[in-house]
Amino acid sequence: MAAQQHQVTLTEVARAAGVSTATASRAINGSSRRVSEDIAVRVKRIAEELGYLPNLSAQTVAKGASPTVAVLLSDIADPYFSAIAAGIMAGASEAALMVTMAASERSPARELQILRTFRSQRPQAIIVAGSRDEENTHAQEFTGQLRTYAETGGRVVVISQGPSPFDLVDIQNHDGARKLAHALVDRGGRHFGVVSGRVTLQTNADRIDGFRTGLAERGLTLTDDAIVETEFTRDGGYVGMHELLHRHKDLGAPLDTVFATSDMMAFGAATAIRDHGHSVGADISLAGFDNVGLTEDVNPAMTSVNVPLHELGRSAVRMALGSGREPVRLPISTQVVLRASTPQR
Amino acid sequence: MAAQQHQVTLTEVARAAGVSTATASRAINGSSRRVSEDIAVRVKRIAEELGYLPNLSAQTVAKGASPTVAVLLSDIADPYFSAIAAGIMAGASEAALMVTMAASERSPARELQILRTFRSQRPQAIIVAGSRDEENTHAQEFTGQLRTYAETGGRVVVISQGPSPFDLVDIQNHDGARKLAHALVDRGGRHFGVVSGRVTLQTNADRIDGFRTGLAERGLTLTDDAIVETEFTRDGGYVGMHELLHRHKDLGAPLDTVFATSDMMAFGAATAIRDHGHSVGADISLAGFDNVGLTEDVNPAMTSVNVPLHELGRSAVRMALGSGREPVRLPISTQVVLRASTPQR
DNA sequence: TTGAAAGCGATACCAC
DNA sequence: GTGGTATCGCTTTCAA
Repeated sequence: MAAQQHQVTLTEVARAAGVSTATASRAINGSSRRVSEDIAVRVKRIAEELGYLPNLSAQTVAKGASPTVAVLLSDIADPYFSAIAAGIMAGASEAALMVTMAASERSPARELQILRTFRSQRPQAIIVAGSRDEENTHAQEFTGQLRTYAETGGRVVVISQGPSPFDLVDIQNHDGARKLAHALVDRGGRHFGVVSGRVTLQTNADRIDGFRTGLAERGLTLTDDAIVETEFTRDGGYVGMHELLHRHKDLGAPLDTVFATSDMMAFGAATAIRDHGHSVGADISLAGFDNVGLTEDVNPAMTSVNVPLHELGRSAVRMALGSGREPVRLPISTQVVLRASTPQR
Repeated sequence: MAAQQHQVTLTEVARAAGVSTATASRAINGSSRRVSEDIAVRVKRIAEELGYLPNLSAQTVAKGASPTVAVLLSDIADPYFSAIAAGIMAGASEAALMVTMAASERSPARELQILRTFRSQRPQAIIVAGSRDEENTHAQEFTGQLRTYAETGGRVVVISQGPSPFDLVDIQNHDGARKLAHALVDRGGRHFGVVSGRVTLQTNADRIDGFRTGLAERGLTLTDDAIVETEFTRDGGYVGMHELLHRHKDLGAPLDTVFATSDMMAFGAATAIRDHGHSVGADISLAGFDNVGLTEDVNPAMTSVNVPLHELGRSAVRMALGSGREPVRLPISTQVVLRASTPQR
């Protein structure tokens, strides 16, 4: 069994090439100063032969900055976040940045803890995806930490988090939900219900509000008891839909169209509808939001509001590279995508 | 506008506390040497007040190892990988490790490039998820790089990659597919088709082979022209299913049950079946593999073979922490989950 | 226990 | 252009 070998260092390369470490550094990793062609070639060849790889941490210490973006999200297993993450990774790859990632699993305490670790890494930027609950007591501390990070030269990009002192990727939730309401009324919907995640998450509040506004513009009212508030997950959608159907059975009130504030919730809701013996589409129209993968593959295909998640992830990285003093806001427009889950009725 | 501030360093904390940096280091980040209680408390308090955060890169340079695991996967937007990634992140969190992640997007060149970057980071371990194409010319180079990394003290964990000189999380693909074949025959399937990703990916080869074995054990033969080989993605499943239906139309041969070698492929295949005017379940039974999220929410619910992806991700991290000399193999058993997409016929 | 000082692996300033 | 060397922030011998 091979004994533990050791990583080749720049000093060794320099010695082998008969130049100073300064020159070797310039030849291999480049700098403003130039190196004569022949030396550059020789040093690079020797580095190659020796299997030299720069020690990123050493470079980071010397330069004072790490070629890294740190990404905080709620749950990578959720298609919404994994699509964003894919975009971020693509953008980072284009910009020759590394990505470090952590999931809060929606725990505020964990969120703070992750932020500390991120800050220890001195990344170029921290990208925060996933609306956090602004009600929680950690929120203030969290923002404070981010602010300190920004003041010490870091860049912060927040995805879909309402007004913020940082760069913001601003998904047009309100507008998308409003347009969805219009489309659903046009398809003959009259009696609406909503299954939503906690409204303390800005995303949910905006989507509900936009939907309500859209209905109002068509002369319809969305009452509070037509809205069920549960977990912002697939299971939440399932449970919430049960609750909604239950309410309407008690009330004897009709219900022809349901808006779930995310596709994941809509998927759960669809199963709940079937478990109640009803048919999605034929009996109850159902729409989601985000247009994640598989909206076309469920049966019936799910009406949704498209959010260009992948592209938005790439954009977040580009913003992270910015250097302006003032926070930038990048609006991301959304588009209704009508499918079979909301037939004309 | 606040001027750019600067990060507090250990030296500053030490000076403020009136102790040496050595002592401050021991007090804050711990070491074998102990520090008297009162000094420890004082230093920690001052560090807190000053907002000190250790510089991880500096620690890494000094210690020679970074508290990080690096994860290479094909595509984080794929539920298979995002579930594994979620498990890895959970495991890393438990072990107080950071996670850096990159996606190869199934490009061998990119894969090598990522591996170089990873090695530059000097992580504790590199976890490779996603079966790579062993046919490609980069494969050898890739393994060589990993071997070098391992020889210089790094730990390598490979997920589902056949026999390997590294730690291996060994998903029982062959056995799962075999059991699936049995179950499908028991449900009345007689005329089988397979939609698969490239068989140069070990995973596909194993799943097909297991399926064929299972059928053979029930006295049925799976001929080569009943197998369509396409991209190992949702779209591949869609296209492949079209092809399969097309072939059978030409042949006038019956086809009652289809096995897609991943759930993503199965989802695409289901839509293709519907696009052909057939019904999944009633006309053609369809089964996938992996049991990713949403198998229960598509309609009809999709029969699959469960792979404990999240748990397996956590296990991968635990293996990454190991220190044994010999590579470890961790078998991951799989279970058939029958659902409505494969009714009794 | 504590501190002085020598690394860790690189970069960058300052001479030459 | 090239080399010498201080420096980055931290850990860890080695003495005291």
